[in-house]
Amino acid sequence: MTKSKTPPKSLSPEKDGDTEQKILDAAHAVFLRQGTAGARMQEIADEAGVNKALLHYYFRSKDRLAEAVFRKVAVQLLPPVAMVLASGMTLEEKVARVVEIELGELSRSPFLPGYLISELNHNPERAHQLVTVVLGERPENLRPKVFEVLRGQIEDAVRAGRMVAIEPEQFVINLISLCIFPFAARPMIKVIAGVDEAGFAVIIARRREELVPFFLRALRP
Amino acid sequence: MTKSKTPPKSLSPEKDGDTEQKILDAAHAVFLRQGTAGARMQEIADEAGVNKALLHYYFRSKDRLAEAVFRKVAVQLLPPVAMVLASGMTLEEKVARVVEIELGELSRSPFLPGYLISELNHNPERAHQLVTVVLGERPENLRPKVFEVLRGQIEDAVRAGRMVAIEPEQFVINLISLCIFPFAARPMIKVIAGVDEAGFAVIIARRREELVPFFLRALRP
DNA sequence: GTCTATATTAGGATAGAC
DNA sequence: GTCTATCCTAATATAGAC
Repeated sequence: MTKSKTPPKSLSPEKDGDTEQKILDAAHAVFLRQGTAGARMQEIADEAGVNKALLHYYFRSKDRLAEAVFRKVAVQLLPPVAMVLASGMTLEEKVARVVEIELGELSRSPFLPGYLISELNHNPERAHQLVTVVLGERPENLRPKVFEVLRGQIEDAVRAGRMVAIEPEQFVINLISLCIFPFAARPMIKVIAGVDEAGFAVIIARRREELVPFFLRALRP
Repeated sequence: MTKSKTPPKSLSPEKDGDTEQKILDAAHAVFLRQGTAGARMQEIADEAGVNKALLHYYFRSKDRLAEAVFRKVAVQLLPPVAMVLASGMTLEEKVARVVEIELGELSRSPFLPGYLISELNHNPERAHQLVTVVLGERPENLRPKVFEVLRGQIEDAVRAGRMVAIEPEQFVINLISLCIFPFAARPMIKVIAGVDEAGFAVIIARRREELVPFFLRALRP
């Protein structure tokens, strides 16, 4: 399905493992650092260790390459969270899992949130791409699922007097805001808190311990 | 101070009010929509209703123009919050004021958070610009102030048994994350929650009521 | 100060040899 | 499949008239 759109593989002298993959990885690195508009095909070629013309051979245009990278990134970030939220775990477990997944993933990919945010802000059409990646080809069927599951769990907890009432949308927005924003705003936070890269890591480590209790306290009645 | 860097004002036929300002406003609009790398000088000229050459006359290069816009944006967004946090208000009042300022400001400038985030992620040098804007020319002197004021207030509240212990940095990060992220991620949220622009406005209106109580609950012991 | 016209480079894309 | 060489448009920037 992703292979079928690339040029026909001939039986010619293939140099090494997979060039297409090397290009995609290089594009991933460069697009995330520079942003899509700021990235240069030449730089991607250099990073991949191949000729510029090859990028076009495999991906036809910068735009298609950007689309491929975006899809890859979206798949990496969102579905894990969506699956947790729609699962049968308790709300407390879900919060803990989401925090764990996000802070872990993003510690390894510092540019990811900033990239995703700029890309979505400047290319409205990417949004539709997103939804199919996260929710499959028929979003209408699956989207309500996540929120309805949450709504049910919240209502039960409220009735049991264990939780204050909250819209499932706000629940999710609050949770992912607290997880993702610090990474998106990392350069700003470093400068405002007056810390370097190591200091930022300390702040995140601290967050790993305290974010879940913080969030759960906010849900108590 | 901002005027002194622009070309010398001659006494020639000045058409209308202030061309420099018109250009800056146009650049503001275009850079925020398109991102700095994606923006085109021609588009800015069109939006300002002047010739492309004039942009260079007033701002010498695209890069300098971008810098001017960035500074303007940073000034608009951060100092109000910094002042509230460093003020003599109670913690509860501060939380309420910050939420009010941010949600109000950002409802009017939807592209602002995304712009700021991409800009900072792709241009590390912008970070230093930020700090001088927010904290003045001698950041070492003022930066601790904000956090020390907060630390004192938090410690008092903790001793009084009114609040759980929390680092002032985490306090601030949590607060601005909850305020800003939903706007930065607006296209994503719209698509995931399955709402249009009006639906998004409803979500924000809801937040305006519930975010402060949510945050304060999280601080209770 | 503002315009028209033009220089100049950068960067995406293709042709064609191997 | 991969390279070299080249094309061509778009985009920043400047010169010079008014």
